[in-house]
Order: sequence, then C-alpha cells, then structure tokens
Amino acid sequence: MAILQKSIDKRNALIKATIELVNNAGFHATPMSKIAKMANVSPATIYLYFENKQDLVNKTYIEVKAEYTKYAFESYDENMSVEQGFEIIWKRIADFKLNDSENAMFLAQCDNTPMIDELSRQEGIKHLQPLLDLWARGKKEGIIKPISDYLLYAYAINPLSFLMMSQKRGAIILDRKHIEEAYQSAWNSIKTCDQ
Amino acid sequence: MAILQKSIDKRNALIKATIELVNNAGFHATPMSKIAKMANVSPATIYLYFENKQDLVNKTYIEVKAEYTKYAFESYDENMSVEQGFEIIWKRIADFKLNDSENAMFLAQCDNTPMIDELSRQEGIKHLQPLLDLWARGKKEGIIKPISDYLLYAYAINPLSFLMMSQKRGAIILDRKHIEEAYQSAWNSIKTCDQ
Amino acid sequence: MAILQKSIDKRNALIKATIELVNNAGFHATPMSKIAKMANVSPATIYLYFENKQDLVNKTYIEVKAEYTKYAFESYDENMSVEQGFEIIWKRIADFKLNDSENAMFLAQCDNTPMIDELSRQEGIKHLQPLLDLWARGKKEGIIKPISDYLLYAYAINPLSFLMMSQKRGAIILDRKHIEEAYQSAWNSIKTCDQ
Amino acid sequence: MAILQKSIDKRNALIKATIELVNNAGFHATPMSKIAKMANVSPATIYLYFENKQDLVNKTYIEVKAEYTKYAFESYDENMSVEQGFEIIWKRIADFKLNDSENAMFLAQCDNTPMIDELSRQEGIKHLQPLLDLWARGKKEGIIKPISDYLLYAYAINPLSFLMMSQKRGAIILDRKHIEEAYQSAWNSIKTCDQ
DNA sequence: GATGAATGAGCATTCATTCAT
DNA sequence: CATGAATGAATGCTCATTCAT
Repeated sequence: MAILQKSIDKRNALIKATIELVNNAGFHATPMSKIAKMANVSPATIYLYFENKQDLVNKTYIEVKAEYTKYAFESYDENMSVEQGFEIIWKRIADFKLNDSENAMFLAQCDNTPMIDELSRQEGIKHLQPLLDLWARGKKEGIIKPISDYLLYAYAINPLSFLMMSQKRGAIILDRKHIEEAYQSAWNSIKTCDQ
Repeated sequence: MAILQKSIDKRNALIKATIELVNNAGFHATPMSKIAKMANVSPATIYLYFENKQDLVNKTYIEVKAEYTKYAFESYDENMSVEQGFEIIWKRIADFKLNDSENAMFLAQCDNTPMIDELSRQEGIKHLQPLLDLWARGKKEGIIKPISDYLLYAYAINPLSFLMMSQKRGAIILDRKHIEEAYQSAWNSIKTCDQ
Repeated sequence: MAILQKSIDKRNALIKATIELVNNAGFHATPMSKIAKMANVSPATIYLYFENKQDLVNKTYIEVKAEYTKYAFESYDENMSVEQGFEIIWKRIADFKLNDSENAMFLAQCDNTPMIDELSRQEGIKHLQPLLDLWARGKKEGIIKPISDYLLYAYAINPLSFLMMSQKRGAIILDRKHIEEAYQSAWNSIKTCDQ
Repeated sequence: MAILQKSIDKRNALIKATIELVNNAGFHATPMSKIAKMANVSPATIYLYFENKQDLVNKTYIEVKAEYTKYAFESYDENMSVEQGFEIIWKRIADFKLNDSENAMFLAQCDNTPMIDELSRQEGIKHLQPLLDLWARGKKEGIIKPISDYLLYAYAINPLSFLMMSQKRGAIILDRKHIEEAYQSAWNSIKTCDQ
C-alpha cells in the first residue's frame, strides 16, 4: 500500500475514533490517549496529523459537516421545482441524520456546546448555501413563507436533530411512516398557507 | 436571616454558578474550584450540598427543568380550548427560552450532550405531562395531527431551542414579529391540515 | 505547630530540594515530581506555593541570592576603611561560596545559564549595592583602581565561583592557606599599584 | 565536492546548531528535532554522526574547547619570556572570549552546569598544558606566585568568562581600554609582588 | 548514507475530592 | 456547618530515539 494511503488511513481512523468517543463521553471526558488507542496509534502520532486536541475536534467537525452537506445535496438539481427540490434535500438530510447517526450526533453535540472554535463553526455553515438559495427562490415564487432563514431552518431541518437524538436514546424508533409525517410537518411549517 | 435561608442561598449560588460556567465552557472544562469561587464558598462546601460533580450538574438540570416547566404552564388552564391552550403554553415557552437564555442554554447543552445521567433526564421529562395531555385531547378532537408526541415536540417546541442558540450566538435578534412567525410555523406543523 | 509554620516548612523544603536537584542534574533534567518527592509533598502541592516550574526556580534564585548577600555584608560596617571593609566582605563571600557550596553552586548555575528570568536576575543583582558603594569610596580615595565595577567584580569576587566549582568537582581542596592566597590575588588585582 | 566533505559539512552544521540553540535555551530545552532543522538534516541523521544527545553535546564541547585552546596558543612560542608569553596567551584568550562569544558562552555554560560528562570535561582540560607549563616556569623564575594552578587560572583567566557573559547580556561593552585594564588586573593578581 | 514517520516514556500541570481544624 | 490546604490520579503534549524505505 502506498505510504500516502497509510497516512490517510491513520488520519481517518483518528477522526472516526474522535467521533465515537466524543459521542459517548463528551469532548473533555475523552482523553487523547483513548482516541489514540482506538485508532491503533501512539498518542504522539495524533500530533503528526493535528496540532492539538482542539484542532483535532475542529477538523473533525468540518470534515463531518462537509460529508453531511455533500450527502444532502447530492441528488438535488437546481432545475427542480422548489417543492420537489426541498423534498429531495429534506429526505437526504433525514436519511443522513437518522441512518448515519454517529456523525449526526457528533454534529448535534458540536452545535450545542462551546466545544468548537467559532471559526470552524462558520466554516461549517457555509456549505448550506444551496438550501438557502432554494428558499430564496421559493420566497420569490410565493411558495415559501417570507421569513428569516433561521426560522425556516429551525422548523424545516433542525427538528430532525431532535428526532435523531431521541432515536439514539432509544425513546423512539423512526420508521418510514414517521419520516413521512415529519416531512409533512416540516413542509407545513414553511410553505405559505394559501396553497 | 434564618440559618436555613443561608444554606438555601449557598445552594442557589452554587446552582447559578454552575449554569453560567457550564454555559461558557462546558461541563468538563468547568472546575469545581471555579464554581466554588463564583459562589463565594470553599470547594469543600460544595460537597456538603451535593455528592459530587455529577450530582451537582444532575440536580442543577432537574432544578432548571422544573423552573422551565413551571413557567411554561403557569398561565395555562385545562379548560382552555386546545388551540388556545397550545398558544398560551407555546408563548410562555418561547418567553422562557428567549428571555431567560442562560437557563435555556444550559438545558440545551444538557439535552445534546452525554453530560447528564439518564435518570435525571427521565426525571426532567416528566414535568411536560400537561403538554402531552393537551396534545392527547387535541388528537381526540381532530385538531392535532395523530402523530407521535416526539414528532409534535420536535416541530412545535424544539425549534425554539435552535432559535435561542442562534440568538445567543448573535446570528439573529428575535423581535415580536419573529416570535409570531415562529408560532405560526409551530402551529402549522402540528395542526391537522383541513382546518 | 502553627499551621503557618507548617506552610513555611513546606516551602523551604521545596526550595531546598530544588537547589539540590538542580545542582545535580540541571533545571530541565529535574522533574517537578522529583522535587515533590524529595520535599515529601505531592506534586500538586508545589503549585500551592509557586505558580509553575519557572516561578519556583526564579523564587529559589532570589531567595538564595538574598541569603548570600545578607551573609556577605553581615559583619561589614560602613565606617570601616576601604581595605578593611573589602577584606571583611571578601572573606564572608569566600566563606559562603566555599562552605555553603550547595547554595553557591546553584547561583553559579543560574548565572551562567538561560535558566532564570531576566527580571529575577535583575532582582538578584540589586543586593550587591554595599560592595559597589565601598568600591566607589575606594576609587575616590585612590585606593581602588578607577575601573568599571564589572571589572572589579570579575577579578575580586567572581574567581571564588570558579574555585568553588573546582572544589565541588574534587579537583582541589581549599584550605586556609589557599583562601589567604586567593585574597591576596583578589586585592592585588583591584588595588591601585603604587601602594 | 567530495562525498566526504559533504559529511563533514553536515557534522559541522550540527555542531554549530547545537552551540547556538544550547546558548539560547540551555541543553535540555533544546530538542534534537530543532537542532536537526537548524542544520537542515533529518533528526535521524544526527544519529549517524553521534551516538545520542549526550554524545552530541560532549563532542561539541571537546571540539569547541580544542578550537579555543588552539587559538589561545597559536602565537605563543616557548622561547618567550614568562611575562611576554603570558601576555600573548592572555590576549589571545581575551580575543576569543570576547569576539567569538557564541563559542565562549557555550563553554561557560558547559563549565557551570552538569551538562557534560566528567570524562569530556577532563578531555577538554588537557589542552591547557602549555599555559600550565608557562606558569611552572614562571614560578621557578620567581615571577609567578608559587600558588596552585587552580588559583592562577581563577584569577588570571576565568574572569574573562564573567566579562564575556556580562557583555553578552548587554551590561557592558568592552573596548580596548577595558581589555588593557583587565590584563593589568590579571597580571597583578598572579605576579609576585616584589617586582 | 539519509530520511520522515512513528512511538513509548516522561513531564508539567490540573482537578475532583478529602480531611484536619 | 464551613473551610483551605493537600493530594493522587489523570491529561495534553513533547521528545529522544528507532526503523522501514
């Protein structure tokens, strides 16, 4: 195997270990030594790939966020109608949050905690642009309520994080029917009423 | 002042300090010594009121959660109509989350983090019963969608946490108009469509 | 024993351990844990008395330097003649350097190493003032060569450090006769020639 | 360039880097990786030329010491008179210490610190033999005081180290006049008095 | 010879918790 | 009740050294 590939593998193993351990115990309760052990490297090796613990978790956040948005928009096409486009994106996001729950949970923890640099947070937000563009189009067409994007996100997207956490905790198991109901609630909350 | 009152004051000071410090730095980045200093007591004194750090944060969570739900239901009366009752409760919750943001932020961090005992979490949820009862009535009357309470909560209530965090971070300032729009989205997402 | 005394004892034990260990191994090869062990306290206890390792060694330096100069000038009296005063001071310094060699060695290491803050170094120098005053008087009276104090110190006092180190290393054992010879050399090197 | 020359260059670069870095930060605060970087080689390469860090610093010491003594005796000739010979040697040493202060400072640090093997220290001393021989001759001729060579060195030579350090620290700038004064003090301190 | 990636051992420092007063 | 001094057990991070290439 190429030497470069080995490096990438190690980096990935570290990112993966970070996600899993931080999910289970939180940032500060996760020692570097444990991350190293889980990734099968020496603690010192982490510092070949990341500057320090904060950098490790920042980079992990950015990476997961990128993966998340890449997945979200993969099957979306700007020529779709607003409603169709929203449904496509929403379902991809639901898919990601509910199936790839390790990653989703990590993001939720980062987003509700002073665990991530403000800079990395900004970096992570940027990738949502296509959704904001879709909403802008929807507003112009009178299909989406003319309200702040923060409100739209709060009602259309963010509830999925709550559902993911609930499922993760075993409080509920989300089947196809739930997803459909959730989608309807999401759409109802942001579409203009007189449709 | 009664000696008992002095004790209560110290306990309250500890709870308050815990909230503020955990909000700013996270649970594990908040040393007991700092909490003690902010509450103007000796570190050892904390252990007269709480078993250990975990107990301190658990109890803090339960206390804040109780305060939260007490506030939420204070002006609600079971004789109100479902829609009226929901609006009353929702607006109280919005009030709490957006105005008493220290407390609300603390709850959000607890709810998205492995920081709280599962037991304490359960304990905290119980207090929401009146809202669940209201929803049950709404479903029977055909006013509220016949879907899982988790879904209802995810769409009707939880978005307020996201908005509170956004406001806390300075991304948005929520005025009366935003609140009204948010309420409409919340209601749209859970009411049955054919009204 | 008073609680205050116990504190002072611990602080002193730490200072003493620092001197001995740094003498044997150097600053960076002396772990805090070893210092703690030798002083019979926990590593954490050091940080109750000193801010960090650098602070510990700085404070140790200042303390030893103060002890050194206090000893040096103890039997000196400003009414003495220049020659008599110099002899008194010189012999006290010789006494200190050659008998209290642990302390003297520590000072020598600090003075020839980037181990001490520049600030602490300045602080340490201040105490030599009486000797400089004596030399000033000597120059005015035409007894001491009219040359820089640095030169006077280099020839009159500093050689004792070299002799102390040589003795410490076992290369020479300095008896009363050596001391007298050394004193003659010191005095010859700074007195004006035409006496 | 011959392959051998390239090797010598690397070794020299390592020695040079060691001196500069140890001067600035001390032995233990100077990582091998930094030495390697400054010498433009890989850390691993150091181990092709030296057994380990201790060996590197030992060899550096011996090399610098040899350079020092070579310089010191270069213009000395055994046929010179004792006084003339001493002046010649002394002035060469002063030259070295005050102009090649990087090297001189490194020696001073080694000589006042448990940084060097006792063996390497012995090795370094050997080269001073011509000076000791000169002194022996001087004693026989009644020109030099009949006292221990350690005393002679302490007063005649060692003060230059102190002056070099003072100059290095910016406390004094030594001009030709200072040097002449220093020489007089040195000579006064070791010559017999009745000349 | 030369390297850069890798590491185990070690270090300064912190912190939850205890205990004598 | 209340405390501040004390501590053992971590933890993040560094570094001399090795080794596959």
